[in-house]
Amino acid sequence: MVGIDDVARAAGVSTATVSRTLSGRGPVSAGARARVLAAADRLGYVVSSSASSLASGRTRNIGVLVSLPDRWFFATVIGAISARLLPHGYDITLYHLTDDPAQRRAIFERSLRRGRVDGFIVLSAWMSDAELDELAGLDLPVVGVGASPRLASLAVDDEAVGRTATAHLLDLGHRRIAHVGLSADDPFHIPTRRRRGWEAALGGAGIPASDHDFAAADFTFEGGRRAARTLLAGAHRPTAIFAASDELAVGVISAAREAGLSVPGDLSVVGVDGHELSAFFEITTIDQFPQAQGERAADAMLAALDESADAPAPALPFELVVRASTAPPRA
Amino acid sequence: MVGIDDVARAAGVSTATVSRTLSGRGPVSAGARARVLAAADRLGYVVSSSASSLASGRTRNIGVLVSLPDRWFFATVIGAISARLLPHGYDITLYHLTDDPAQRRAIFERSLRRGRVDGFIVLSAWMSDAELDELAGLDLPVVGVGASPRLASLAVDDEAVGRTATAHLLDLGHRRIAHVGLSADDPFHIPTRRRRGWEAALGGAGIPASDHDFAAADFTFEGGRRAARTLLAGAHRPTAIFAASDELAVGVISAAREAGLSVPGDLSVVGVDGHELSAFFEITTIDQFPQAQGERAADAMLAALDESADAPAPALPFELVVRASTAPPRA
DNA sequence: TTGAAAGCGCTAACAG
DNA sequence: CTGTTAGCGCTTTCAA
Repeated sequence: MVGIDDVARAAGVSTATVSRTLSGRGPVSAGARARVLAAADRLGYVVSSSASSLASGRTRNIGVLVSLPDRWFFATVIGAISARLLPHGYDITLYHLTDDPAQRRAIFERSLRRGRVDGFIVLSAWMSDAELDELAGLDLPVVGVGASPRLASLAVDDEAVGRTATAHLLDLGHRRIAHVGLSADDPFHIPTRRRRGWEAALGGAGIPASDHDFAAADFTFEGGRRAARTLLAGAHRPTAIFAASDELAVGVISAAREAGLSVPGDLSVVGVDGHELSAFFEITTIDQFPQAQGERAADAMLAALDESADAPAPALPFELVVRASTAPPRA
Repeated sequence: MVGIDDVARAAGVSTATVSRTLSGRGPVSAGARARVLAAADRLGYVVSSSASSLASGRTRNIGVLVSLPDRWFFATVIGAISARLLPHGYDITLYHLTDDPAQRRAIFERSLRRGRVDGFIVLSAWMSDAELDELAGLDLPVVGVGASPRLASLAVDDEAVGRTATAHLLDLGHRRIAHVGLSADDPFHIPTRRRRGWEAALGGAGIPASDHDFAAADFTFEGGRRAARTLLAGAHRPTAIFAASDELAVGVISAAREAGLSVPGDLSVVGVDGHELSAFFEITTIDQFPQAQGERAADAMLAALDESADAPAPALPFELVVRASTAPPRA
């Protein structure tokens, strides 16, 4: 293992100068710098992360907290974070917050406290107050993605997302517009906010509350299908459904087909996310650019660590993408 | 920050005894042990990972190399690895191997050499010989998932997968069975192996090679759709298609619908993976249990690190799951 | 079974 | 701008 003194010897300088050169902190003359770089390169020297961390207090590693690492949206965000951080010399370590209380405690009380990272990125993971306290107690920068009451977060305005989707349906002439999403009372909960947007848009259009059909579903294909079955079996069938995610929208469309309804002929459907499946199935959606979200989260973290990246605006962009699953209702 | 000497003082022992107790290495009397544990717990002491790593040479961190972290299959495997390693006190750090040569070099020449991990799990990521050399030069345990010529790997017998899928179709009475998959000549390439299995099964059934229809596709929904369009437009239409993944199978079915063909009436389709969509769309598939693959990879790593986990068998299980996308051909 | 003490490999004052 | 040196917080001989 080639160490810093090997490089120092080869370059004819002290280890301090090698350290200064390689870390970019502190003054080094051009000549010394060149010799150090050459020697390091020739010897294939790479700083030992543990030695460097111990001495400097910096790890060059970012923790990512996520509860659903295998959902397309989060997997995409994680991939983007990692690709963005790498050129800055940061690695990412993944903390998978499962539902198991013992595992969660192990993470919050041990893993996170080992000092392995310089900061945390939290991906729409729900955390208890105690867990949030634990996180805050670490005294490290935290960047959230997805609204959270207690975390400085980058977030899409999910109420606006709900309003936009619903407005699109209203503009097409629909009046009976149902919603499929998660039900929760937490006003910071993303699905709740999308639902509020839907309600607000309907209210703004003067549509009576009795017409507001909502069906709860978890964020899976099957959940969307089940919720839509209920909605479509009702006496008072909606002509359009706003689904809180693209996975749900796929489920909704499947239920419509089962019921012998054509999309968009008999039923219009809008999803949210910009999932690859929404393009594949030609589903109208609100794209929220997960890739860009990951990149911005990374930038926000770099800014917090003072790595000279500009802090991105906290509001994340979204965009209605009209495709073949929405059309005016049948006369 | 509470350190090891705070605990030592509180427990009335030396730091050496605290270290021995907490790491489980070396003899400690029951009494001392109890007092140390109590003190550590009361003070909320957690070992500093960099200090511990520097002194011991062990990081309790595993690197995961993956090129497609956002594909469902790999995202699922990663989630399972992380959940399995956590109870053993291991974190995972993700190395995202993109196509960008500069990024790859940064990973292999710097990131991986910083000594941040005790071993690597490689998820079906293609690596050049130079990169494999680099990895081997690190002299750390490496566990591969998915066949690779130069890595000790856990792997499904993908030729058997191809044979099983094709045999299912043959058993139903199909004779014109096409295949959609990646094309490559690398015999260790997973898609190539599945294709070989398909060819072998057809050959075994005495079906002339001229009837072997193959269409190349990347592993996406859209890729499956495009490949199937070609196959279905041909003069000599297949009555069944074996797709090398469930994503591809979804694309194939979509193309069949476009062409006015019913599935399985006019066309039978088999996929591979056990993707949640295959259940949702009732697609016959070869499930290869990605969750279990992640767990086994983790176990293999723990065994290599001598953490008393039993090394799993290198052959991974798979299982034909017959659903509604396959049926005998029309008479 | 225990404690003293010498590092692990690097960084950051500090003095020059 | 550069070198000397004292740690960073643990682990691990070694001797007792």
